[in-house]
Amino acid sequence: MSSTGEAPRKNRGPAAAAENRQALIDAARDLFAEQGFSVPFSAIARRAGVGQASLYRHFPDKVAIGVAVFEENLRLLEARPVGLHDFLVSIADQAKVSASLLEALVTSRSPLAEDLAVRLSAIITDMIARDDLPPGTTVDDVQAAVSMVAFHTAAAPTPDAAERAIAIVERGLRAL
Amino acid sequence: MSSTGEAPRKNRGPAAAAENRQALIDAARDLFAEQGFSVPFSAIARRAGVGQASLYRHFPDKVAIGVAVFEENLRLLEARPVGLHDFLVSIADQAKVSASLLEALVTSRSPLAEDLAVRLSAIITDMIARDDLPPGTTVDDVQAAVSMVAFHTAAAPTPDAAERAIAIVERGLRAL
Amino acid sequence: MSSTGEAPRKNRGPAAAAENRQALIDAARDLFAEQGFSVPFSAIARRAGVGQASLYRHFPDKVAIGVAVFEENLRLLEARPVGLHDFLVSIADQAKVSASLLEALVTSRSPLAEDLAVRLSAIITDMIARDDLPPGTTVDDVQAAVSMVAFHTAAAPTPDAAERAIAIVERGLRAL
Amino acid sequence: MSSTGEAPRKNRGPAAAAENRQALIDAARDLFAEQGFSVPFSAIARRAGVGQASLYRHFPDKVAIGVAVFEENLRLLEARPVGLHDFLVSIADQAKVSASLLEALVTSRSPLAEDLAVRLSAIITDMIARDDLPPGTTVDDVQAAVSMVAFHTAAAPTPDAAERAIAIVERGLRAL
DNA sequence: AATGAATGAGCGTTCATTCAT
DNA sequence: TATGAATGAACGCTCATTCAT
Repeated sequence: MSSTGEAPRKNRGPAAAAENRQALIDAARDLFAEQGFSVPFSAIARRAGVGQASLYRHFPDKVAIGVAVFEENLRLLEARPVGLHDFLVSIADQAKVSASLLEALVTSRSPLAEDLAVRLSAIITDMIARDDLPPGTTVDDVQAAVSMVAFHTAAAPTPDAAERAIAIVERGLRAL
Repeated sequence: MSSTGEAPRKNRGPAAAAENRQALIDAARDLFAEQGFSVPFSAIARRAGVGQASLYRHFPDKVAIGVAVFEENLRLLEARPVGLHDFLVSIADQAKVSASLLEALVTSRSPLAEDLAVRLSAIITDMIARDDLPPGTTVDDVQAAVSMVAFHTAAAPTPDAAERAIAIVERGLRAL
Repeated sequence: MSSTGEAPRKNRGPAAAAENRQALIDAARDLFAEQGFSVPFSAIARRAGVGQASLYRHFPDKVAIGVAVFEENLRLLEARPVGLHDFLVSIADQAKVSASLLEALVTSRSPLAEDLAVRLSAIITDMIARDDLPPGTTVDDVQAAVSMVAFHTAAAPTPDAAERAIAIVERGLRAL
Repeated sequence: MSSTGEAPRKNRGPAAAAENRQALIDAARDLFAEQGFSVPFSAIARRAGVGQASLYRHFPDKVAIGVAVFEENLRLLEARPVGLHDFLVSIADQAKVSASLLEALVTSRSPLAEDLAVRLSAIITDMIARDDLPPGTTVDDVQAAVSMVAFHTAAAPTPDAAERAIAIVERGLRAL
């Protein structure tokens, strides 16, 4: 009974929990990038190579895992702050993921999501100061710009969509 | 709740065709407004009080009925041209419908959709001229602004989202 | 009211009945040849360019129109009798139609179908005599051979299926 | 009609997988026998007392389950080889199933189906040798005979259809 | 705690059949 | 009598969610 076994995947005990969680988050990010937020929730478990119930144990629904991906992205931003332009470009580069995460954040009512919103505000507040945005520029203004670039670029078919969108909103923010 | 009844819906004959078509378009507009473009196609038939197959006779898919709704909106604009600001406000007022129509327009490759795109371009070209937008402003610029306002407002939870988005993109377009 | 009109198709009165009937039979034969007996019944009306209800007026169901096609084929055979081999070859050439008609004939319980069966028997009886088939060969034997060739050829993917099938059953019938 | 109940069907867990698979194959065989290969795919799940999605998990389409039924039949033949006559009789006894399996085999392009075709060829090659069929008799000849008997018997209404068909093709094969 | 099979509801689509005109 | 639109009942397929192991 304790031979090499041919079991499809062993129950490796609690130790595997963290690994699984990370695999799920990575799979979700990939799938959001490829297919947008409308991927089947169960596809995430498949892609991660993890059982369905484990997915549900870690994340009760798609929004929850979206929030978790968001958290990772935020951590990167906190570690290495960027200016407005670079921020918008990175949003557009990952337009489908960005749009997915915004959907998740807006949809979620969890305290974790609240926390993320606060941390994002802090990042943006900092960015406004460091990047010489006109006085009066609010966090909400920048968030709106981000959302507009993300959703438009995710939906637009042409390759120059991102560039054009960024140009417009950046001018709109700076030309106060 | 007395006698309106839920009779199995009588076949009113071909005379009902035009009525049904209009009922379907109206139902689609309502549902797009309530739930976005992702409403089940069959929900449109249900809401219109029309059989599934009649929906399919009139419109082969969701994109087709999206295009039909678009056409009605476009006709209004052609009849009564408006300036950029009013245009964006009306887009935002019907944000979910607007986003739905943009999705339909972008998704479709039908000649009918092409025709609508051309008509929309004409409207915007005219608007650029009449509304003193900076020389060099392109139709694509305005379309991007429209798309950004529509998608952002459709997704955003707060009531002032539209106003803020319009302010940003309008400034962005005028500040050339 | 009696202008040139643009009505999709005028009600041309009883005179059109015969024409419609023939158009339906021709359409059915074509569709059986292309797609087998499983074509949607309504496709026949479409192909014939005739209203659905007219199809139903002339033929209550698919079996009935199959029988009608059969009748035409039988008339040709009565006008110009052929030998066993040529008969089997023509069955195989039109394998899908042949299989369709056999299905219709077997399924139908109408007196017309009975009549056709009788006429077919007469043709085969005549053929047995003229074609020197072994004494003792029954009409049922020949009918079975026809059915086998038709169904097998209709189902078989390879081009030599018909030839092989004909060789086997013809030998089987003649080698008594 | 007292207590057998129609409980909403409990989830008996993964242990039921093998049972379910077998129940599906059995149900498919029954339904093919009763109604031919054209039974609705979903009817198989209903008959087996299994959810739709479980059917799809085990067999992606009707052809796949046809192949599985075929496999069982083939295994019996491999275990206990029979002569041509007995083979044709058993085909005819299960005419509708046989015709269904032939349709599945012909329709499928899967490697599994190829494998079955090869095994069937081996069985027939062996049979040709053991049963003194004339030299020159090919596997394709015998397969054609099988197909003809199966399809004809499945379609024919009369009880003596099988016997007659077998007599003809057997004579056709032996009288070389 | 992890697995992955089972469930059933729902959506998209097609078809046979009816019915007002 | 011919027309063709309307109807609703299936069928194929997928997905979110649960549960025995």
